Amino acid sequence: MTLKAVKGFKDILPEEAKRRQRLESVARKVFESCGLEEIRTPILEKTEVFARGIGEHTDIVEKEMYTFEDRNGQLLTLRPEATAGILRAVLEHKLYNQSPLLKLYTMGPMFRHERPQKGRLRQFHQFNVEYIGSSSPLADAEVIFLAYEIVSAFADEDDLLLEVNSLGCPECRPLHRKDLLLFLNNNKDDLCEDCQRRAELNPLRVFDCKNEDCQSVLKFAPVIKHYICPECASHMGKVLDALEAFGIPFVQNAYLVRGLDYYKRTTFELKARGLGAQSTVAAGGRYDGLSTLLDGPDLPGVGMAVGVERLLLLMQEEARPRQTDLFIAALGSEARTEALYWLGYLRRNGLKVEYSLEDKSLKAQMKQADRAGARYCLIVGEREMDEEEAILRNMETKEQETLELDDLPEVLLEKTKS
RNA sequence: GUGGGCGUAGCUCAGUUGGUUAGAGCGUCGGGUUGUGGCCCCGGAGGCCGAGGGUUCAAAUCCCUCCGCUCACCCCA
Repeated sequence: MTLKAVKGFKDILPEEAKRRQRLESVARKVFESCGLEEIRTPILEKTEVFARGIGEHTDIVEKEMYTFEDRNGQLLTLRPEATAGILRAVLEHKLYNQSPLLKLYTMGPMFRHERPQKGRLRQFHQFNVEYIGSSSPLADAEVIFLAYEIVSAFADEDDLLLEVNSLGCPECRPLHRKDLLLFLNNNKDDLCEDCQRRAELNPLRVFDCKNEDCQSVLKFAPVIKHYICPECASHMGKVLDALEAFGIPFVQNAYLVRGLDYYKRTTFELKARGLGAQSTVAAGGRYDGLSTLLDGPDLPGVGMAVGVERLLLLMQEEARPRQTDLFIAALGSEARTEALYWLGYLRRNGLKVEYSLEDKSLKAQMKQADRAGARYCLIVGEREMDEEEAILRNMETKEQETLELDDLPEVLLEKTKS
């Protein structure tokens, strides 16, 4: 086969599409229950939106974005995440003037040029939530609640682990960063190459290192927790209290860090067993400074994203078998033409009705009816047309009855309604 | 970008120490029932054995290169 989908881009075949529809409808229900409204932004943005929003020196911006020049020489990027684009839209349309708090959600594809592996594609899908305009710790807790509700609807709660941390704010974070850099520099020789590199670029990430030697050194590294200002500490405490009140189990992880620059204060990850190396199924945090990075007013915000493909891996549920109310097996051109009229009538009245596009034998049509999961099959051939009648067969009980052609559609509608 | 595993019908997979027309199950189409589905029986269609090169009288099988898929590192949802 010469033509294949692009690496890391996958076709969603009907069976999987059905399972995704299930996820989406549950997610929508959860979002609606919390009063969120949907927003849909373009998948293409000016590169600037992400470069400024996510951070120039993050991995995503440096080496993972699908960036290209369009025919006018404008630099564009396929969105690698949703938050920056949504915030851009909020600022562009000044939505923050309409309401002090915007509770938004979106669903759709994101694009990152990474090496594909389990639970990671180059085109992947997220459910996103953004609370824009509130500094309340309850906003953080509600966002986490949303993530937990959606994921736990499809995964065994015993397999889930919610980790929470505070990254501090522009007041207290620099103090920690300074001490951490000092510490890393002093222990440089005991750290792996990767960590030495991380120390330069994004020092907080060293805590993610899986190297045991590094970890034993890092045990003595300065932890954000001890540097956090009273305001951040109090904020954190209220978030945790709210989570308890919501009845959501969590653990604090002082080393939890985010890969995007815009996060402040609350940060969380919801991990699941059985996902392989990419175990985070949902994550997010607070991003109070992001709006000003995009030239907007100083709007506080919290958000989260659920990885749909990862959620799909957790969802063991099978797609439901097909169900059809009625299959019309018509033989001969006269009957087949008449059948089209019935089809139109019944379908408009909400029945799921199928029919053979090809003029096949009755046996073949019955087989097709069976495959379609038909509860009833209407059989009408030349013989029936002559007698002005039709046969209605119950596919489960095999009982058959003869119906008059007069008012047939109305009668069928009545008989097949369960 | 780096490393490991795997590439044979639409799908899941057999294929002996290299040996003649490459097989099975499921699916699909048709027949057994001149107009009645599922179960059963019979039959058909469907393969550049991932691609290219090499060794050999002979390669799905051995060697090399490339490509693809996959898992992991990195990083992240």
